[in-house]
Amino acid sequence: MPDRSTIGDRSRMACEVGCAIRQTGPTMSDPIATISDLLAPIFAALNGGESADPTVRPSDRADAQVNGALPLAKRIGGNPRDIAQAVVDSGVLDVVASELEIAGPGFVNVTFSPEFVANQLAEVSADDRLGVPATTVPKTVVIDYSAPNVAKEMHVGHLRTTLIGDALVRMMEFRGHRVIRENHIGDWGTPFGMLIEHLVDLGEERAAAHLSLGDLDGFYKEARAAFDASEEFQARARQRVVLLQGGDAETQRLWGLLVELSTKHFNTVYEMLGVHLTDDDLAGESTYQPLMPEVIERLRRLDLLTESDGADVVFPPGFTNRDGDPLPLIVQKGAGGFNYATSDLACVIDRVERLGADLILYVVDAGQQQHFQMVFTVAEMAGWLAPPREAVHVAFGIVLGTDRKRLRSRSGEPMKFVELLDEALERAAVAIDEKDPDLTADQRGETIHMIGIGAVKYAELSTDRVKDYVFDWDRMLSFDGNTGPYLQYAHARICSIFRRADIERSSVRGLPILIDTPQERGLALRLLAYPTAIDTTLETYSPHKLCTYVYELATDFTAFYEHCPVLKADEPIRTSRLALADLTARTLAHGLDLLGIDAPEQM
RNA sequence: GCGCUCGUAGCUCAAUGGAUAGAGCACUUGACUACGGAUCAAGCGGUUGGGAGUUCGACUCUCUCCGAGCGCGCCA
Repeated sequence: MPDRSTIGDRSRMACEVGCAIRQTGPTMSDPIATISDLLAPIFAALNGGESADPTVRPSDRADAQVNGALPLAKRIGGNPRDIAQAVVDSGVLDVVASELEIAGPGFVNVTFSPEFVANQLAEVSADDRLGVPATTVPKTVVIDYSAPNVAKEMHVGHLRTTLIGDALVRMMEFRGHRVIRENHIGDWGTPFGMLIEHLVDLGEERAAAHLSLGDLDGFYKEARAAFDASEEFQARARQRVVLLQGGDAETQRLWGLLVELSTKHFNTVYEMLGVHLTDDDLAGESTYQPLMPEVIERLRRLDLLTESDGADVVFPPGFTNRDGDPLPLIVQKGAGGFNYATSDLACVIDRVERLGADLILYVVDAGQQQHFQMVFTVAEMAGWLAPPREAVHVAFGIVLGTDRKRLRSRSGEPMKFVELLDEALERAAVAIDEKDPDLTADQRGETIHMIGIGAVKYAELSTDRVKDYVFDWDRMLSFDGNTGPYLQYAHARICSIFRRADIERSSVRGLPILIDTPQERGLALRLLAYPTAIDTTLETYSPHKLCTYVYELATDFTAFYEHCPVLKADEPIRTSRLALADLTARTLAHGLDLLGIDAPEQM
C-alpha cells in the first residue's frame, strides 16, 4: 500500500519531482552545484564506477565543504581522510578553488578563487534569468488553490492557500513548467437550494444589489435563517436542489447569478492582492458534476466498490476508524448523491486525462490530510495516478492570533479577507506617513499598497507552511527584522544609490565585477546561490525557503553597503560595486516577485 | 482509543544526516556632519519536550513516553 507519509515514498517524490524540477549542469551558476558536478566522476571512480554523492554543502569554515568522503569510506572501507586526499589530489577542483583543506575526520573545505566567483557572477549579471536555467524537463502541473465558496465571503482561512498557491505558480512558471491554475470554488451542493430560494424570495434585483455590496455572508445567513425558520422554505430548498442537479434551465440561470456575483467579489480580492487568478482559472465543483457517475462506473468496473450501510464506498488499505475497522471512502451516498470524495476523484481523472497533468498540487489545509491520502490511494488503486504521475497535498497549518488561538474578528467569526487587507493598508499608511510625509498622493497610495499587502504576504510565506503561524500586525509591518517592509526598503535603498548618482542601472549591467573585500565576496556567493534557492523551495513546495534566501541576500547587501563605499570609490571599483548593487536589486526584486511581493524603487 | 501534524533562546521563527544548532524581536552596550539612521556592529540568551535506539556523525531517521492541535461513514 503506498503510504504517502513513509520515507520511501517521500524519497521517491524527491527524486522524480525534485530531479525533474532541479537542474544542475553547465548552465547552473551556483558554485556549490558546479563543484558537485566536477566531483561526480571522481567519486564514481573511487566508488568502483558506481555514482556516489559528493555531498557538497555551504560551509561556515570555507565557501563550501565536501562531506562525501565519510560515507564513501564507510561503504568501500578505508580511511576517510585518504579519500579526501584523493579528492584533493585529483585536481578537478583546482580550476575553481584557491584553497583546499582537509579537516576533521575527512571534510574537504573549499575556498573558491576570486576569478571563478567573478566569472560566474559576470555570467549571471548578463543573464536576464539571473542564472536560473529553464527546466529541460517541463512538466504539466495543475495547482489547486484558493477555492473560496460561492455566496460566502473570503476569510482569513483562504489566506494561506491563496498566497502559497500563487507563489508556487510563479516559481513553477518561471522554471519553465506548464502550469494550470485551478480555483476549485465551492459552487455546488445542497446549500444552493436554500441560497437560490432566498434569491427568489428577495427578488433578483434586490439580491444582486445586496450581493454586489460584497456582503455575501449576510446573504448566506439570511438564507440559513429562512431555512431554519420555515418548513415550507425547506421543502422548496430541497426541491430546488433536485432542479439544479436535474439541469432545470431557470434554476441554472439563478445559480449562475449567484456564482457570477460571488466571483466578482473573489476577483476584487485577487486584484487587491495581486494574485494571478482570473475567471479563466475557475474550475468549481460544478465543473466536475458530469464526471461523477463515471467515477462510480469506473470504480465498479474495477471491482473496487463495496456497499456499506447503503452507500457505495471504497476501502483503501491501511485506513481504520475509531473502532479499528477499515475506514471507507464514501463515493456515493446512501441516498444516491455524490460528495467531496467523488468530486476529488473526478478531478484526478480530469486533470490527468484531459489536461495531461504530470503533477497535481493541492494547496489545502493540513486538516484534510487523511481525506487526500485516501483519495490519492484510491486513485492509485484505480490506476489513474500511476507513477511517475503524482498528486501532492501541499498542506498548511492554521492562522493563529497573538493569543495562539485561531484568528477571529471581534465578532468571533473568521476575519474577513477584505477587512484584513483594509487593516493592512491602514497600518501601512500610518507607518508611511510617519516615515515619509513628503510623498505625492500617487506615490503615497502606491507605496501604502505595496508595503501593506507585501507585509501580509511575506509574513504568511516566510514560515514553514505545515506549522500553524501567528498573525501579528506589529511584527509583520515592522521595518526591522525579517519582514516584507525591510526587504522592500533594502531594495529601495539600492535604487537610491543610482538615483543619487544619476546613473542608469542598465548601464552597469554585465560590466566586470571585482571581488575584493569579504563583504563583496559574501554578497557575490549569495547571488550565485539564487538558482539553488529556487530549486530547494520547489522540491518541498515551501516558499519560506525562498523568503529565507531573500532575507539573507538583503542582510549580505547591508553588510556590503556598510563596509564598501560605492559612489565614493575610485574606478574601476566604483563601477564594479554599482554592478554588484544592480545585480543585488534585480535578484531581490525577482525573488520578491516570485513570492508575489512588489519591490518599490522608493518608499 | 486509533491516525496525522507539531514541540528548537523570554517571544516569533530557521537549519537538503555533517564539524561549534542559526536569525529576527525584546533587552544591554557601542557607532551618528548619515552613498536613505526606515541603519549597522557587539553582547546576553539553548541539556533542540523527556528517554532509548540506528549511524563515523542525529534538531533531522526509528521506537517509546509527555504535551498541543486536527481528523476518525454518507458536510464540503
